[in-house]
Amino acid sequence: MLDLAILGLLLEQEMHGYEIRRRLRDELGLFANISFGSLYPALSRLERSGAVTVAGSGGAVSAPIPATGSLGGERAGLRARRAGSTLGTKRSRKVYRITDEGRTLFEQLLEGDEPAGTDDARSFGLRLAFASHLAPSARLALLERRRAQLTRRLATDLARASGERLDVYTRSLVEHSTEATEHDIAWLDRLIESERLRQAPMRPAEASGDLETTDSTDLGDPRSGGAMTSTSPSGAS
Amino acid sequence: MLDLAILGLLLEQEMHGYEIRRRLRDELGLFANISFGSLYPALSRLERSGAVTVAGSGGAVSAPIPATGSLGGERAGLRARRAGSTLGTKRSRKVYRITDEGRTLFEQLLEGDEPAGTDDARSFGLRLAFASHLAPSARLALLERRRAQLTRRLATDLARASGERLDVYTRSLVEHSTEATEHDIAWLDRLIESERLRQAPMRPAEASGDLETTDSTDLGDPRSGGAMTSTSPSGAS
DNA sequence: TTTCGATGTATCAGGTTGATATATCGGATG
DNA sequence: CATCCGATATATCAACCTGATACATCGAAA
Repeated sequence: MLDLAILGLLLEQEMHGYEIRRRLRDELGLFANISFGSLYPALSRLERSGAVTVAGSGGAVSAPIPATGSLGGERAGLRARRAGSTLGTKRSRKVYRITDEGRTLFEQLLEGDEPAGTDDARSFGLRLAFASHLAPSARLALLERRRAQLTRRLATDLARASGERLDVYTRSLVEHSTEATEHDIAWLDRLIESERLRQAPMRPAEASGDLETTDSTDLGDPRSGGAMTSTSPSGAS
Repeated sequence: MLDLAILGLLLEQEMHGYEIRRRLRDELGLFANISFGSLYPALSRLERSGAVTVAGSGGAVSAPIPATGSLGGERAGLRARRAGSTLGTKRSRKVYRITDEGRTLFEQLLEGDEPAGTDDARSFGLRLAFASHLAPSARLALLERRRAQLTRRLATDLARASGERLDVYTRSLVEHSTEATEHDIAWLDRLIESERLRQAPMRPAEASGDLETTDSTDLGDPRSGGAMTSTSPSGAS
């Protein structure tokens, strides 16, 4: 899940870990604050699997590989690296670059079925953020998959809401959650419609009444927006 | 986090693990589908710490303690347990009951600062679901803490939204997220207002038009809110 | 009768999180 | 000029959660 986000960012330009985190926070907004304990292991994983390569460090020559291992329980291994030499400009920062293999992986992850273990909303939001890398049909499929998902959720939420004997606060929570889901669905409907228009080859204006032809770079509704929100557990939030 | 949910349910009546899961799903709605790999360890934890006790098993006598250990890396240890003997009536189900200690813990968890590591929305939703166990003032504090949180989020989200150069899809995502946050804040405002009314000693009916006492199960102001700002990553979910 | 799905407890590998350790750089303050 | 502090930067850890899977029993359909 995180891998997709990392690869997506590296697609644009090479970066070091810290910056990836910053971009994820400031641009994507997803992963409010991805933790380093998650980010660095992910980068190691990707490097090991050949999806990314380290393209030079800011100055230090980065040891060939610190030999991560050490399973057994030793504690050692963290002094060195002081090797004061080419401390060029910045600091020891490892700049990552995506490989062709990585590009392939990115596409698989982007299109592939949710690999499970995913958060649902988070996973969808991430994919949507990179939707411009998808073929139009895949993009539409993504939106519709999500819509179906939310519709299912709405059904169970409504069922729960009618179940009597609910605490006042619990009821408010459930109702708010339901509303949020409805709001999300409406948003998706707008996105889907705008996708459809974009894909329609702009037929010969046959249909008279049908207006709005489109154009729509931004679909109409000035208020569009909407959050993916959650609905899910929270509601709140 | 999960501990709070479990204790909250056991407060009402004793239950076995499977049922706790069911109630969490069907009633609370939070934790859409809490995993067993999360639930059972949590129950063990709570039992070990004395917050709950096992109040009889459906039939089997439950082994004294399987000795979880084995740190080191060995792989073994998973055959046994076949020991066919006292397979009583029903099935081996462990019914949990909350203790006085557990009740104390519940209150601490419910009121305590978010212990970190929490999901934010999920954590708030859970607390709200058990809000009737809080003193009115603590309830209000919970709502206001959450509101402040969302307001902060809205601020950063708006900042991101104005940052130019955003992909069409990313922008839609951010906008939707912003709206969802605003919606959440408006909801909280309604809850807060209704809480305040409930707490107001119902002054001498001074205000003429004001009626009803209460009830208010569902409050009024359609557009209250105020919100502006923020947005964070989605709602999450 | 056998098969299948619901009930039930339990464990595991893998991934995430917040906290923390280490290290360097640039600026503010005294 | 020294020193403190915050931002930049990489890395690890314990604790926890998730989905998958294993094991086991029961009731009902086929």
